[in-house]
Amino acid sequence: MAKGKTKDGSTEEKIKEAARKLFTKKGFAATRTRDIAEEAGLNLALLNYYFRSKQKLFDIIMMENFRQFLGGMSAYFADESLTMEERISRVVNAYIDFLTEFPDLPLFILNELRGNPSKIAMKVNEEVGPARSQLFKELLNAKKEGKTALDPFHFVANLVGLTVFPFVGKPLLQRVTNASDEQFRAYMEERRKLVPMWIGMMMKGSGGS
Amino acid sequence: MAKGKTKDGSTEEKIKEAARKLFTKKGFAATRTRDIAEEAGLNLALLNYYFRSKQKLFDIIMMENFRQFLGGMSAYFADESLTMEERISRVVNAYIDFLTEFPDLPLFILNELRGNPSKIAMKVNEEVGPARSQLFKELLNAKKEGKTALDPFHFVANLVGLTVFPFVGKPLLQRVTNASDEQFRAYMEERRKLVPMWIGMMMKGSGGS
DNA sequence: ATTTGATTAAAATACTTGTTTAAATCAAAA
DNA sequence: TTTTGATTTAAACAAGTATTTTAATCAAAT
Repeated sequence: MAKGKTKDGSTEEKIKEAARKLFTKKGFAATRTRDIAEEAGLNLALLNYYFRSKQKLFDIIMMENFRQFLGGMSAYFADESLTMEERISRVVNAYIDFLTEFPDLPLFILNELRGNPSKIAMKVNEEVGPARSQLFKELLNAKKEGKTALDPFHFVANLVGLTVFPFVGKPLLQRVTNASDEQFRAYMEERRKLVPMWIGMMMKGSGGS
Repeated sequence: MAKGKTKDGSTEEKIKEAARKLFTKKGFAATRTRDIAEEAGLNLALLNYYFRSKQKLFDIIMMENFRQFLGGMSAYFADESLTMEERISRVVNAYIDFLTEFPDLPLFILNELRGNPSKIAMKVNEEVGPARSQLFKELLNAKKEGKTALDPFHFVANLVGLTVFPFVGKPLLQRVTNASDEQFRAYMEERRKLVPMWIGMMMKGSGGS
C-alpha cells in the first residue's frame, strides 16, 4: 500500500468530509462532484475510485447525518433513571451544543425528509423507535394521573420547535431582530434554561386531548 | 394579438404557477425547465420567450414567495387597534390557514435565506420592517412596565417556532408520533388556541434579559 | 383576405456535469 | 531494486439540460 490508506482517516475520510460539508449545505442536486474533489483537495477521479458514484456517496452521507441528528434525541429520552424535567433539560442542552457545531444539519434533514423514500422512513424508525415508545408511555401515564394534559404530538412539536427551529431559522431571526452572531449565541445560551422552563409550564397548563 | 395574452392570467401566469410549484417544492437546481413547461402544459420555447432564463424566472418566483410569506406576519402586527393577545391570536390563525394551503413555502424560504445574498436581505427588511418596529416598541414598553420579561428575540423565535415549525417538520413529526394526515390537521386546529395560550404564559413567566 | 402576434414543433447549439479511461508518478512494502 | 497499489494528470466520453433558432401553425384583429 501507499500513503493514503483505506482504513484510517486519510483520503476516504477527506472525501466524505468534503461531501458532507457540501451536500449538507447545498443539497444533492446543487452539489457538483468537481466541487467535492476541490473541497477535499483531491483529484476528481478519486471520488469514483473510492465511491462508485455521486449518488452512493450521497446516500452514505445522508444516513450518517440522520443517525447523528436523531441519535441524540433518543439517547437522553431512553434513560429511565432521570426525571422527566431532567431529561428535557438534557435533551435541550445536548441539541443546543450539537446545533451550534452543525447548524446546517436540521435543514438538510428536513429537506431530505420531504422526498420521503421508504429507505429514509425506515431509518427514522430505527433511530428513534425505542426512545419514542418509552417517552410516549410516560407521557400517557402522566396524563392519566392528571400530571399533564399535553399530548405527545404537541410535546414533541414544542420541544423541537423551541429548540431546533431557532437554528433553522437563524438567518430569518437575525434579520427580523437585528441580532449579531454574538447576540444569537447569547440568546441560545439563555434558551438552555428558558426552553425547559417553558416546556414545564406547558405541561402543567391545559394542553389538548 | 392571439389567444394567450400578456396581461391577463393565461400563458405567462400558467408558466409562473408551474414554476412556483416546482421551484418551491424541489428548489432551483433540481427543477428542469422541461418539467416546468410540461407542468404548465406549454411548449419549452415559451419559457424563454416570456422570461429570458431559468434564473430570471426563479428570481421572480422567489421574490413573490418572500412577499407572501412575510407579508402576513407584518399585516397583523401593524394593527394598533388590537390588544397584544388578540394580535398574537390572529397571526397564529392566519399562518395556520396559510401554511395549510402552502405547506412547502417555509422550507423554500429557509433554504433561500441560507444563501443570503443581499438582494434577499433587503427584501426581508422591506416586507417586515414596519411591523417589526411597531412590535418591538410595544414589547419593550411592556417590559418596562413589568408586564412581560420576554425579549423580542425569544418572542419571535417562540411564535414562529411553535406556529410554522410544525409544518416544516411535518414529515418528521408524523413519523415520530405516528400521526396520519388527518390527525396532523386536527393537531394544527388545536394549536390555533394552544399556541396563543402558551405564548401568553411565556410572556407572563420570567423570560430572559 | 390579410396581417399580426402567440404558440407549436423539431432541431441545433452550447454548456454543464457525472463518469470513465489510460498513462504517468510516487511512496512504501517486499 | 522491484513491485504494488494509491494518487495524479489530462482527456475523453456520455448524458443531461438550458437556451436559441427556424419554420410552421393558428386564432383573432384589421
